[in-house]
Amino acid sequence: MKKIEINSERFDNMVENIKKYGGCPVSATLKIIGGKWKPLILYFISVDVNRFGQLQRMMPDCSKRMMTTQLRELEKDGLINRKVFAEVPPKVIYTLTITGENLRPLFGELRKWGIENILEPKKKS
Amino acid sequence: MKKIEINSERFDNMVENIKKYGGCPVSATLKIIGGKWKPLILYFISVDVNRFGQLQRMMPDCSKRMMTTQLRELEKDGLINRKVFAEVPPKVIYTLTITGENLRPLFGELRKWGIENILEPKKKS
DNA sequence: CAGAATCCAGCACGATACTG
DNA sequence: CAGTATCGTGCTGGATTCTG
Repeated sequence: MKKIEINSERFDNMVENIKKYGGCPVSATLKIIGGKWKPLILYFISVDVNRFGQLQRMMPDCSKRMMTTQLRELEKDGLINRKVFAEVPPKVIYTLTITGENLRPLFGELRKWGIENILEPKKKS
Repeated sequence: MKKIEINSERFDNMVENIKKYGGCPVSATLKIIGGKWKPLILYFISVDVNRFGQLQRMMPDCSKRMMTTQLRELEKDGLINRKVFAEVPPKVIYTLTITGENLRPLFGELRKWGIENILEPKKKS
């Protein structure tokens, strides 16, 4: 019987990610984008509302603390970039990564289903 | 100046749902399908694993309590039907509603993004 | 301006035992 | 078979204060 040869860091990466997210790509995705303010944050960044203060003004119900933690998680998960300018007063710009940009069709489907099935459910007539 | 006339239960319904889910259809959708076991449950029901015990065997890490609460929430949100047969021993069958079936393309996108961006992220080479 | 630190409440979720 | 009932805990997220 032949041994199976597996050889790639990519495989290690997969194993790591599968363990981390329970093996289901759907659950994994939901976990990453499912934070309370993440969809809104991603949306605003995608339309160039890209500074901390601006984001706060768009989402007054999101505290600074929450804004910070959600931004850090999005950064850690590779959905956004954080660029710090060494100025006084400090200036930070957030942008979507490629991975973040890749979310667009997914968000389109999320939005579509939400509108058609929750916000404006058709009467069964 | 003319008063705007708004008249429809549909509008009331929308207002209700918008308040309930914060007005963002994306967040609303994520809230509904984002339960810890809901994607798996919906998936298994969609492939006709439609009884409580069967679902439990497919997801041994999901306790009875969690299975019950998640199923009840899915039912309340109109994604699944629960049909009870008056027999001994009791028999219950779960099926997707139309609204639940409508999730298919969305789940397709969730799965696709998860695989391409988390489980098997491309090296930048 | 863009956070960090600390404290705290609520609830999601888990473990276990019991039931029509 | 398909659940309840009860108890317990850890994490998510809120309020407030402080800082380079």
